Amino acid sequence: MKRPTLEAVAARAGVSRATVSRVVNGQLTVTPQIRDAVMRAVDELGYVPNSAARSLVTQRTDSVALVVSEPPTRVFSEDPMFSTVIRSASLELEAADKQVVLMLAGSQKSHARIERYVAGGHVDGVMLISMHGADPLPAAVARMGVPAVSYGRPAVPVPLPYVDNDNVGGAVKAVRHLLDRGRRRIATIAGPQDMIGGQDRLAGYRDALRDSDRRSIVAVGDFTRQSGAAAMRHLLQDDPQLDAVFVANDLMAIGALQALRQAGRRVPDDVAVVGFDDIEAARFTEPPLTTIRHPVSEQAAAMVQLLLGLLRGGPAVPVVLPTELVVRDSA
Amino acid sequence: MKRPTLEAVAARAGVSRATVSRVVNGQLTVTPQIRDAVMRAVDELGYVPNSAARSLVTQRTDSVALVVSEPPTRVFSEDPMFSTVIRSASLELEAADKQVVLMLAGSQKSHARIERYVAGGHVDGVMLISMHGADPLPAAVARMGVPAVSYGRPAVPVPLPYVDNDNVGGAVKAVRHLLDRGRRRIATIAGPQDMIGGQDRLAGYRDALRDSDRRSIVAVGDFTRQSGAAAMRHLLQDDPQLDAVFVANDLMAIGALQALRQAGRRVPDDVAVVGFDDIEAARFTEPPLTTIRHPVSEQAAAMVQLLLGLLRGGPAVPVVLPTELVVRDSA
DNA sequence: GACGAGCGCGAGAGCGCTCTCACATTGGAG
DNA sequence: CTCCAATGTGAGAGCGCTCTCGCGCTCGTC
Repeated sequence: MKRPTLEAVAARAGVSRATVSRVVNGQLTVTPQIRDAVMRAVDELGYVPNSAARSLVTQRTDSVALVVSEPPTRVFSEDPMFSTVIRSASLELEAADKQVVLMLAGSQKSHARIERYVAGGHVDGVMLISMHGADPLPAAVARMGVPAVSYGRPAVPVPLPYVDNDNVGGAVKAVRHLLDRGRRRIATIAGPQDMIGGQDRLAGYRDALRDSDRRSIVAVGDFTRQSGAAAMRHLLQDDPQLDAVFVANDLMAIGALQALRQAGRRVPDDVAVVGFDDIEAARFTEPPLTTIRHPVSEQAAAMVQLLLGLLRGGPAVPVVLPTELVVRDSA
Repeated sequence: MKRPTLEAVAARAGVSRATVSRVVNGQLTVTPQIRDAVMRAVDELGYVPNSAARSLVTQRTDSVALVVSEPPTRVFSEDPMFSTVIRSASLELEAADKQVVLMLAGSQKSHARIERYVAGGHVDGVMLISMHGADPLPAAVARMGVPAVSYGRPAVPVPLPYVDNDNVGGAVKAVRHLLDRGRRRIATIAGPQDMIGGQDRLAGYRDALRDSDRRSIVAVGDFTRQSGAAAMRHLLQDDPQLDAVFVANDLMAIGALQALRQAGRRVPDDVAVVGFDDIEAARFTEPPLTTIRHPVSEQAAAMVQLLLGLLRGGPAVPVVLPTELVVRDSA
């Protein structure tokens, strides 16, 4: 009932351990004839290399950690984006024959655990998903000297290459669209300012308005639907004249749509709404939501490629992916 | 720049490797004084055990595979349940100091990969999430003789312990509720019959109706909202008199609600609707959805405990968790 | 035909750890 | 005071693999 070892395969094929090792690892300095004999022995015995033994000597583990840092609000992990990122990253890593070790970073305790684990050299690299400014993990990971990348630009400056979408550019696109449609009083519902998406999308809104001579009208939410509805009510109270609102994510935009309906405003006739993210639900709102799409899968895949590059000794250059305006009926 | 080894710690503490090993592994046959000295050396050097070396000799890896089998329809992985299960299982395993290796089973290729990986003894146990009847993976995993458990009862009989919720009982509860409210013509929108949830919930519906003398009216969907709406339209066409419908999941129930509204039926006045799952959106439908709640997190945690039990040589007994009727406005 | 280059293969060391076993050392009993 | 158990520690083997090194063989060259 024991698993066969290199030794057993070698004995069966009538060669040395070293030769079997060469064949198994695909070196081409082996005579085809011997190679075949070894392959046959491998098949017959059902030999599978012992990864522990292998990584003991190679100092590689062929596995990477996918660290998901859970923000206090839990927005992210309840987000469908969460599964998309994980799935896309997994598929991409699978193609590169890397194992994915999933680690959730919630509590203080789990932080210590992750640091120990990574510092212990149990993984070749780290992918960090953290959208929260106060998160100490990006800095910690960067400090450890292990190849690491971040999904999304870290909210505080940290020497960690990242793959992000162009939040600023996307917000600019959204606001420009509203300006092009002749909207005059364009408000925004911003995201939490301790998350990079929140910061950058607000910055984009401000940039776009600065070019025109409109004044900015800002309410802040926390990326949940409820907060979007609340923010919309505030905005309507502050400036009943507003005729457009750029909302920093679709979930809040859906809340805003609700609030507008309750306030008796027609969308887009009275108030135009543009969201951000293009989540699935954006297609089914009433009216369907105009929004900024960013490629979540591609971003995850790009993150993996960035890490794989690092592992091969490549450069640590951030990647920023473009966004796209999706025009539906709400603006 | 090299990581310290046991040897180094031993040298610094002035003891043997064996003693350091004892301390690190928490054996209590070490004199407190020596123990302290070792601990100090460990701290000073920042020693972290090399897991490859350790599992090479212990034949354990302290990690388990979480295999997510992606059904063709992709319903599951887009489901928020997906993240909930993963999160809950991860947290529970973290508490037991086990590593989580995430594996997606989509293509044929990935199946082979997973089998190789698991058979290769790279993990101590396997957790399988597969809701799809035609999936060969549960059988394959069961055959390998590695400790393994399934989230949800495998759709075909397979010698694999599982943790499931009481789908049949939940459906019975739903239908009984409709009966109690005096509904006379109770239809159902069933889920796909190659998924266990689809089968069992339909069985529960039939069971409950058999006790009364109502006839059953069945349409089948595929757990997506669109299919729910389509099925509802069919049902209304087949039997315009129906006054209630039990829908096998909330997503389809939401679709059904839409279809009913478009058909000019009032909910619950004309037609009562009960869903299944209690997803978050069920609270925000118009009207809020009466549904069957099952504890997803608890189920995932129970699955982990079941596996941990197996790893300790415990018994392989399936667990079935109770469901709960959540009454809102739709029925 | 002699010689050196080059290529394929095997021997053996060693990765960092655990664990068995034998060896002190101590304390209590006779 | 001797002896034996009990207890704590160290020496050393070995987990399964990779990789360096050197040896023997073949082939081309002069």
